[in-house]
Amino acid sequence: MRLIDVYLELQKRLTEHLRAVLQTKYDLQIEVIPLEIPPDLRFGELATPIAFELARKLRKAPKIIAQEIVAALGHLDGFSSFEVAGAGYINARLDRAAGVRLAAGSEGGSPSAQGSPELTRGHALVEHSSINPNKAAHIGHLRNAILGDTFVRLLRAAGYKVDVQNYIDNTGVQVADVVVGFLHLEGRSLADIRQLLGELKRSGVRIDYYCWDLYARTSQWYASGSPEENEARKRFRYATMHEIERGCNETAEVAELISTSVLRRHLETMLRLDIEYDFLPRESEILHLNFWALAFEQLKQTGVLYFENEGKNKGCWVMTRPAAGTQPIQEDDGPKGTDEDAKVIVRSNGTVTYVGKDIAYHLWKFGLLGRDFGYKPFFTYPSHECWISAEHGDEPHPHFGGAQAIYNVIDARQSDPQANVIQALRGMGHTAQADHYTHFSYEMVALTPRCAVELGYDVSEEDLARPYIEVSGRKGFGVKADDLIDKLIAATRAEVDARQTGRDEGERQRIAEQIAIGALRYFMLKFTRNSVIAFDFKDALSFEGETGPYIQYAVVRARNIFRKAGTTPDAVLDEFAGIDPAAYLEGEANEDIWALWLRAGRRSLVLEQCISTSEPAHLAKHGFQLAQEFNNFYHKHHILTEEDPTRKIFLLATVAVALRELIVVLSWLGIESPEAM
RNA sequence: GCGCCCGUAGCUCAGCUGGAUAGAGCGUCUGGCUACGAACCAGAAGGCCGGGAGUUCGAAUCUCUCCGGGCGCACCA
Repeated sequence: MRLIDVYLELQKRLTEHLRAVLQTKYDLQIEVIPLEIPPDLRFGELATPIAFELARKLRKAPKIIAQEIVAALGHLDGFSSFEVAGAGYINARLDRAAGVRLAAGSEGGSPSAQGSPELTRGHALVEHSSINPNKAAHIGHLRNAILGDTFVRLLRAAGYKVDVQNYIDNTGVQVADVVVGFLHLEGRSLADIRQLLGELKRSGVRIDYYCWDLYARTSQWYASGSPEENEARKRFRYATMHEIERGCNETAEVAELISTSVLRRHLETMLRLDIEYDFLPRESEILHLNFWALAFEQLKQTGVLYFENEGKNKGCWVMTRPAAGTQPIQEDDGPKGTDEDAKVIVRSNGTVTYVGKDIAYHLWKFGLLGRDFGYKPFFTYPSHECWISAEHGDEPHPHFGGAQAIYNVIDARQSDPQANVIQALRGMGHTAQADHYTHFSYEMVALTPRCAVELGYDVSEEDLARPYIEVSGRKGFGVKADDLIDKLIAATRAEVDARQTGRDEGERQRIAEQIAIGALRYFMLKFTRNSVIAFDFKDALSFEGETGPYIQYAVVRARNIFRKAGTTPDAVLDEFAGIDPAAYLEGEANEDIWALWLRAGRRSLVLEQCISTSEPAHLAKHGFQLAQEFNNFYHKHHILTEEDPTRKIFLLATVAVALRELIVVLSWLGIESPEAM
């Protein structure tokens, strides 16, 4: 199955043709020929400013060069004409009928249908979500998971084999804190906690919600006593963390019980958004399987780590930070000044830091560590199993890791440690891997002060003056993911109930959920990654304008046309293959229809752009623009009452292609296309 | 102090490797449901793209500088 994208295909043809012309006419070999989509159709469908670039080299006016090139271009399949415009642009006009046939015949297909061998580009690993399993997921985690999941869909659509990982820090200070809360603040034993979990389940209380409050309470408790008391509490905190890290004791068992229960809740929450994982690697196994010991040897051997004898880091194993220089540390280069800025990887007490463990984990991701996790099944999705790491796993099991390219969906605040890990890989000589290590960074989701007040939080004068306030799990400040989803579904349900009076309860609920999820996913994807989202219910609960439901509504309209017409998109496209559409594509009155076909033919181009820039927002924008042009077309041309039977087929084919494209784009965004709404 | 990100219409944001009159949504005002569903469409108003300098045929986009806002710079994770 071959995917033909009108723009990609015609761009390729034009580029090659231009290159050949430049070669024969001027004896020039130009590698990259800039091509752009003109701002307006009256400039044609493709354009190049190449004549401007050549002006200096050829010592001629751009306009003259453009005229010479146009004269030499002659005829090219798929194009109707080339012309000079402005001070030296070369504008290309497409053969519209040919372009439309190309677009109509391109394969739609679901993302999974495109994984044919010739499209397989390699093995990618995407890590996203990675929520500390000690509290409920909040809107910040939603942005992470939705970005990550969408990018997974894009990679798969482009032909990559993708493993989805959700890294679980089940031994860190955050889990320790909630364990302290259970054991110390609430004074519960392991048996008590087991009983509590049962009670919560029976009474329908979400355990992650329970932990949300307890975690905030515990965090406060550390700072609410006398200085001596606080000191003792902190000691208790670190003792708890060490017991959890060591394992094989009751505290560790409590941590395991709590973190696993909360983790299951996170998977359930994400499943509501159609987000699934393949593997859950846990910190506890990275520790107990001694990943670090292997990494440490490699780091020492390659000279990335060196032992510091002087200064503030005396007694530590450290590495040079990326900013300080890209050369690996050389031995025997005489007395050198102590690098006070070096990053400590192994502390003077012999324990390893977060970055050190992360280096080991990333060596594993690329298959460079020489050791693997054990694997156990953990969570069953309708279509596949999600595995979790284990010290002693089950056999047989799938193999994870050993990827060629990795994407870490982690917020922008962690760019320094991420850069450290990349630097270490590069220093160890794994340059190809370092080049294919992408920190897929994104800015946080914060609350507008108004939203914070609305939720009943105490907001300081200082915070009220800010444009936005950072959410904080530690303070229990934020909007929980499930609360937001519940609220969205309630809002869409009210709309659906008002409109779909003929449908039963179950159907209406299903539609409401599809719309709610569409609204939420689109909301998180419409912003580019490095824009902070100042969250407000007013915007998130909007179903009009540039939103997911707007695009879904276009789909419903298109489907209704086929329903009323008593035909199907496939049947129409078959008929369409037998007619000549040229007459319906020319002239002012049909300009918008041609624009819609052009937009529909841009999907793969946009996909490639999204992948090369790691930016799903481009596809979100494309989906909206496509829906907008479709709505425009829908309003202006009445299809079912069209009297010219050939033109009616043409119009129906236009709807068929728009519908196909809308559905595919939405599916790549992880958004379903409802039958009605 | 060092590093990264941001500053575009009243508000929230797009703007592809520099390119043709700077776009969208929301909000405001006006108009359109007896035509395929109005969760829609059409129109209007609204901008020295934070300021300044530079690079060039050409800058919202690249460089420098200043101003304003955010986030990082642990032997925490």
